[in-house]
Amino acid sequence: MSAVEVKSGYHHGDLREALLSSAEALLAEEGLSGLTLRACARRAGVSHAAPKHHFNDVADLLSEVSARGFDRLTEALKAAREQAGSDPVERFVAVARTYVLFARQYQAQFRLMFRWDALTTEHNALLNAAQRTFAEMTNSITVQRGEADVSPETLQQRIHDRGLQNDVLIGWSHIHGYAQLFLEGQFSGFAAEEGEDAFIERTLRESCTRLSQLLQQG
Amino acid sequence: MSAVEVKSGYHHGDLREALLSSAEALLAEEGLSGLTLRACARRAGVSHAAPKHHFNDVADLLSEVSARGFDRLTEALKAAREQAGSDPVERFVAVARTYVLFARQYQAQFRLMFRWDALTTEHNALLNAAQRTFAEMTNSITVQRGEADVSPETLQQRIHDRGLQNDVLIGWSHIHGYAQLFLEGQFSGFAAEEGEDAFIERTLRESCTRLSQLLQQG
DNA sequence: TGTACATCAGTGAACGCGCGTTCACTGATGTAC
DNA sequence: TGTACATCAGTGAACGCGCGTTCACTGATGTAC
Repeated sequence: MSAVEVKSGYHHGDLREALLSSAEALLAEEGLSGLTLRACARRAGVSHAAPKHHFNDVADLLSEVSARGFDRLTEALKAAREQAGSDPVERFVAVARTYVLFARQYQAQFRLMFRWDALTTEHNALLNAAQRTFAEMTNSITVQRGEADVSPETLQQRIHDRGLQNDVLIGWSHIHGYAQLFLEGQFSGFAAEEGEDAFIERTLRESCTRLSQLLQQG
Repeated sequence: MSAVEVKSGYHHGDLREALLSSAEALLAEEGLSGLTLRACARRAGVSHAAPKHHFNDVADLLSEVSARGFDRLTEALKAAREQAGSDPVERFVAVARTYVLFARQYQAQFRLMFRWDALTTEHNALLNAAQRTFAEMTNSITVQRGEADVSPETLQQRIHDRGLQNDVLIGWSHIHGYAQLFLEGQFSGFAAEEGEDAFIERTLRESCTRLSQLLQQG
């Protein structure tokens, strides 16, 4: 069994992978309620009993999809942080923008990622992926002026430092709350005048700049 | 037909009301996926076709339940604001605490209130209720030191003032993001040591105090 | 005060739907000899 | 190099379930006269 698609006709080659892709596509097109095991099987072109060989139940599949969402978000945040340079304000703005745009682009998946009632709570891949996202956020938020990338050990220390905990909490709450409220249309009244993109860019820059100063004060 | 329960045996008296109560109870006990028209009917002790006389579909019922959630939240926020006195910091802390505790107490209903994909987006009662909550938040966040309650006209002006928009956005995002992240267990690592209640009280007081100063700087 | 009638909320049986699950099966693949 | 065999991913028919919807009905209530 190689990474290349095998498609022997009977055996699929990498059905697990194909089911996960189907699940992500379904999530984007139909939302969470459209994501069933049968629908995934249909979309992957396989009989509806086949997924049982790869996933215990729908929560198991959802958890895997959610984990992939966290991984994709982590990658995007990391890229944004690295591209933003060493200025804390720019980093914070870049991270916030990336987070919000991710939430908008992958709406249903983003919602799913924070719906632990729909997921298998002991799912290891999911827990680890979520933790990596959290570490990346912590890294970006607690970065000091002029400081380069931070070692995992330093990051661990920072996560357990109460003063920094509060900074992380403020930073993440702001970004996540903004993303969530935007996603659910609570800002649509404001955003209508100038267009969504401009609204996001302006308000995130303003709010993150002010917050970043607050966080730098320690 | 009076407000008193009539229960004639055949006709219910106020089935609409009973169905809404059942829906709220089901939401609390079973979560969103347990809330079906049939389940509501069962719980209200009525045949499963009866709800059709009161609600078009399940989204209609959910919207009504959501609207009630917003109304309850608005009431709680108002009470907290009034009790907190005129100090902006105390007001902000009180409002944040109330919001977060509401989210925790009525978890499923709170989640539903911000899931517009599950609701009827043109539902008037819902839109109005959400708007009242938003106005109440705006009132609490934009209040100036020593300022008493604000007239609806002043509030309208403030909602359309861009500088204050940004304040509202920062304040609400923080509170909502905190509530959401807390609800989905993202802070559970932090909260474990000292207990949930103490964690909430400490972190909200710290973060809201700092944010409130930021907002007062205008 | 009594009778006839219209209204309409609630009934209960029936329908079709998509779901997850089970299970005997099929057939491609890898391994032992 | 070839043959026998074990493995197990995928098949397809069948099952039961709860859901929303329809529809002819029932019976309580209010109104006209």
